[in-house]
Amino acid sequence: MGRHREFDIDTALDAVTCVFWRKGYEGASYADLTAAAGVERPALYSAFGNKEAMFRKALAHYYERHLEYIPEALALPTSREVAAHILENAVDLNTRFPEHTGCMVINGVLAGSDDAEPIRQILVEARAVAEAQLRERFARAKAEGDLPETASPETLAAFLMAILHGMAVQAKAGFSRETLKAVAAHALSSWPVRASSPSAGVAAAR
Amino acid sequence: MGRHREFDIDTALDAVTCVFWRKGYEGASYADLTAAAGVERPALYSAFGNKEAMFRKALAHYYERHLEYIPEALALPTSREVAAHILENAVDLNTRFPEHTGCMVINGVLAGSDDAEPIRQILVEARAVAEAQLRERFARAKAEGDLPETASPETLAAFLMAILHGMAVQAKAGFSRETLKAVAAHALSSWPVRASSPSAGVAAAR
DNA sequence: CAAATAACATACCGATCGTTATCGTAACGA
DNA sequence: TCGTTACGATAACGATCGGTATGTTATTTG
Repeated sequence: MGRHREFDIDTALDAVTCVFWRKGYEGASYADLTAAAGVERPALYSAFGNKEAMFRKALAHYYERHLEYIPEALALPTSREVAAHILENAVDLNTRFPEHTGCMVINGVLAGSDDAEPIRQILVEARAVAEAQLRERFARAKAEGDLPETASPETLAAFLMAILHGMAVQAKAGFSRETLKAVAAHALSSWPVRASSPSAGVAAAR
Repeated sequence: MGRHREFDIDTALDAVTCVFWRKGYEGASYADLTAAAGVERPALYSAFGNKEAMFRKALAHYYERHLEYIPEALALPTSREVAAHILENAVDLNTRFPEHTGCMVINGVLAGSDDAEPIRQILVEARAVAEAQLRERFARAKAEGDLPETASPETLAAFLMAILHGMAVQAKAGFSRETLKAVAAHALSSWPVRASSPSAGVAAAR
């Protein structure tokens, strides 16, 4: 009985998911959400409950729509294929949509509202400065013969920064010092060495 | 002439830096900031300008107080020592202060206000679920002989997740697909293989 | 001492936040 | 067709946001 809902609830969920993906949880205001969904505020409340419940549903929507490659990967025969499949698809997912780059789980607390954009730019730039310093340092290392000719200073700098970002996120998630040490040691174990160097570094995990 | 400032401006800067470190930019309200600094609102405005200027000064304070290991590292003789020094100190910095874990630059846009804490917990848990899935999958791989006896499923899962987090942050910072691919390939190049396996993986960068 | 100046504390500003009451109306069952 | 029900839009709620005007107090200068 009663009147029928005039909008498609899945379409609206998809729209608000994109907003959360791009702006994070607190950064997404109801003004943004209603504009994206094309639906007024009380309609969102009746359809999803409050903002927190709406975010939970958007997150579930994200998992089944965009993270289906994780169960796929886990079913592959070797652990290396698991890792390769996940890495490949993560690269794609992180860069596929220009409107909402990165991962929604990370962005959920990494992104912010529009008026915090200048601050975000400051931090993005600070990050870039550190990476540029590493890149230059590794280019020098290559010129000095410390790194082999095949090594890429850009890739090494980006890789090291990725590990640092990952550890920072993990620390914020409550990881222990020992776990971070193991991650750092593993990252270091793949460091390229020049041919004349004594050992290849797998023993580098202290 | 006129009255003297009754609080130490550096002490206050240190206090607000800790708040920004823990709660990020938008998550830190003036109520938090004044409480931490022990100083009323107009005093912070006269000392630092508006919130954005205060954050900039806090960020500079953070760099010279806690990131001094970066120039230290860049001066070391080999690139591997550079990476090792940075990784070691980053682990320490990320876990040294229980009140504000992680890196301020990342947290600046990763943390949020107190009422968003439940949402943060949801995302932290979602992250942990994914990592647990990987850990179990890699434990199975070890049991199957796909991974060598020396491999640690915990470390491999944490390492892979760190790379994924790092790539997500980098994507949000505007990195190209190609750069992310190179990071992923480099991460994969250090993947452990069982002794009977054909190649050790440095050639894995496609 | 008196005038000037700057920092203090309080209280308030307009804007926006997430949330909801209100009300007219469209769509159902009987 | 009539009563019920739930949707849609408007507008308002209290709370909190970043930022500031104001009056008071303390200190320096003439």
